[in-house]
Amino acid sequence: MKITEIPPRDFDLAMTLNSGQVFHWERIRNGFLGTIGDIPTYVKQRGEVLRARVAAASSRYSEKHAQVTIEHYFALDHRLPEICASFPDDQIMNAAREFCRGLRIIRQPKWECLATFICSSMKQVVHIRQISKALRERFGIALKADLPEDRSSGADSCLVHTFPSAERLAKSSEKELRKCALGYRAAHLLATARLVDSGEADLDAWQVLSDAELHHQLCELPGVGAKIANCVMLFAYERLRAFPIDVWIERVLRHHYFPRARKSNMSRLREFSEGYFGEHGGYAQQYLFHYARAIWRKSPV
DNA sequence: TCCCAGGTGTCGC
DNA sequence: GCGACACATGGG
Repeated sequence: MKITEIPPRDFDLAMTLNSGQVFHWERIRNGFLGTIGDIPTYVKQRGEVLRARVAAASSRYSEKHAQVTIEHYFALDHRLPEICASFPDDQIMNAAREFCRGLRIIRQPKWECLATFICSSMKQVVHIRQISKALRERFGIALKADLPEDRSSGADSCLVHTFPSAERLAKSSEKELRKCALGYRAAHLLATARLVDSGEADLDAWQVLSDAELHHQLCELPGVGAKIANCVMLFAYERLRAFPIDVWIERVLRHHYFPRARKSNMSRLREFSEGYFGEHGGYAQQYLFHYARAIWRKSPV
């Protein structure tokens, strides 16, 4: 196990992990336990310091590797002040920018992100977390993770589960997958897992495609439409312009940007969003999403 | 009991 | 090309 300490600027770990872009991190002892790829990781932020315990894959896995892993996954190299400054200057965007200070779009493994978002359609965030957990526990690999020392229990460890590979899920069945509460999404996940496992869909090779080509390829996969394709582009391919429109973002757009349009169809909303929110539209979208979800119940944003 | 959720696929016009 | 509808599941 390697312990690394990083003093990140402009980063809020809890804000980032609770914003609905990733679903498997669990809060334990004021920190978060999860995996980065297949590496068990415990990470905690105190003040200006990010402290991570990264399970070493081998003895050659150095503290430097651990640090690079953390910095890459949490995208600590993104120039957040410049990104936020590129957002449009309007009332709701300014409020979201203020509310979501330190929120970063992280770099998720492609298959894990794709599979999780196939499970996300017509599901609340809490349910997506349940599905992600069930898939990991049923099909993933259990690994030991070290927890920080605790006054009552001292140093100890617990198990975390990797996200199952496409190969593993391709070998399962729709019936088995449905046991993870996937419902009708089980067939989509299985079909896409088989395409990825066979190599017919080569997620890594798609890295070099243009935004439009990548979007097209993703939409060819079963269970993937425009919205989920944009989520995968944003959260796994680092296409920071991709702008997923879900029910929350649609609500924000209609309420704040098209307040008097009785009917503004989706293609019009897409066209507007792709232009108005600029080169980091995906970041702007995530800030609006998290802000709207957090405060909508209190009073309509 | 009813409504809703980080939507997609299909069908009819 | 657009609108309507079905599709599973669980929390509030």
